[in-house]
Amino acid sequence: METIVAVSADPGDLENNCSQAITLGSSGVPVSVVHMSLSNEPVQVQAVIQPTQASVIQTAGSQNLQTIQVASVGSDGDSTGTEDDESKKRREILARRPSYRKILNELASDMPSTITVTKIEEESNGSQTSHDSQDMSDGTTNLTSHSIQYQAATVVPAQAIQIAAHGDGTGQGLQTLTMSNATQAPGSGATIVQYAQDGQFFIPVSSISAGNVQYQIAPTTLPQGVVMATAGSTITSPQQVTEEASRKRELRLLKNREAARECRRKKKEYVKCLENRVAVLENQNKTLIEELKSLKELYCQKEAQS
DNA sequence: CCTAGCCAGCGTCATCGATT
DNA sequence: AATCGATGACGCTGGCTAGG
Repeated sequence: METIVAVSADPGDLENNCSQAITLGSSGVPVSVVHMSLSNEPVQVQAVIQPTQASVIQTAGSQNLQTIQVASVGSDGDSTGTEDDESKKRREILARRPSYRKILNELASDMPSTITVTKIEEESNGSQTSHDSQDMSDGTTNLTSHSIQYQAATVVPAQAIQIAAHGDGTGQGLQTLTMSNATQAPGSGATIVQYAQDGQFFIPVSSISAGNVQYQIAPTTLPQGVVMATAGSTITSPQQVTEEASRKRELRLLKNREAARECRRKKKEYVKCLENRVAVLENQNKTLIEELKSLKELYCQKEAQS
């Protein structure tokens, strides 16, 4: 019997590679993929691929898959790498499902080789851009504005954030924050970055061009006619009340926008995870059927002999 | 080349559940 | 009770593709 053992530091990666390998073959030699990371207990996933396709795993592997070793090889395998009432009624009818995080956690406890959820520390360097900093060195994105990061082999589209200081000699220069999404076509609406910090808010600059939206932070001075309500300040005039409400709404919309984006990303990840699991279980099922078949044959033979 | 259909992604609203 | 994050639903938009 040929057994392929895969060891990965990234369970998500292993899951992907496992399913990739599984989909390569329909029947043949059982392959065991053992996940050794995070928990001490290895997770065994049975799959079936053609012996001749074992080498394909090499090409299916990604950078995170550290080693693939072939053990107990029967053949010569050798591999490396891899609104209204109506609306109300409708909403009532639709039962809310648990969040994807919950489902993922359930899956993780049920089947540890699925995606893991890890907490990351919030950056606290106090710099102006700390909440929006992203690591784009390896194609992955650290969304530090959220306290939870899903570590998986998914690649988040690269985004670029630029902050430029315009000095005016007085030390009170405006800061311009620009965020452009490299994956979006010009004119399709770039991601708008607004971030309220210490009572500051962003004043949109009227230069929207080529998919870039610019906002200016007014740290100390404001243009004429612009009223900025900071935390702790007393609001007296109706105009100020309106401004404050508008500011709050903008902030809420911004947060919800980002939350929706994150939610969709998680949903996609979740679906991917389920698809992988289906592939694994289908192949497991296939293996068991084959095993049952051979055992039946063996039994019949012995029956005939006796 | 034009158009209709499909799909993916996005922003917004409404709502729920957890937290303060 | 107020607030906040998560998420389903809805509508809109742009890209892609097959058919005329």
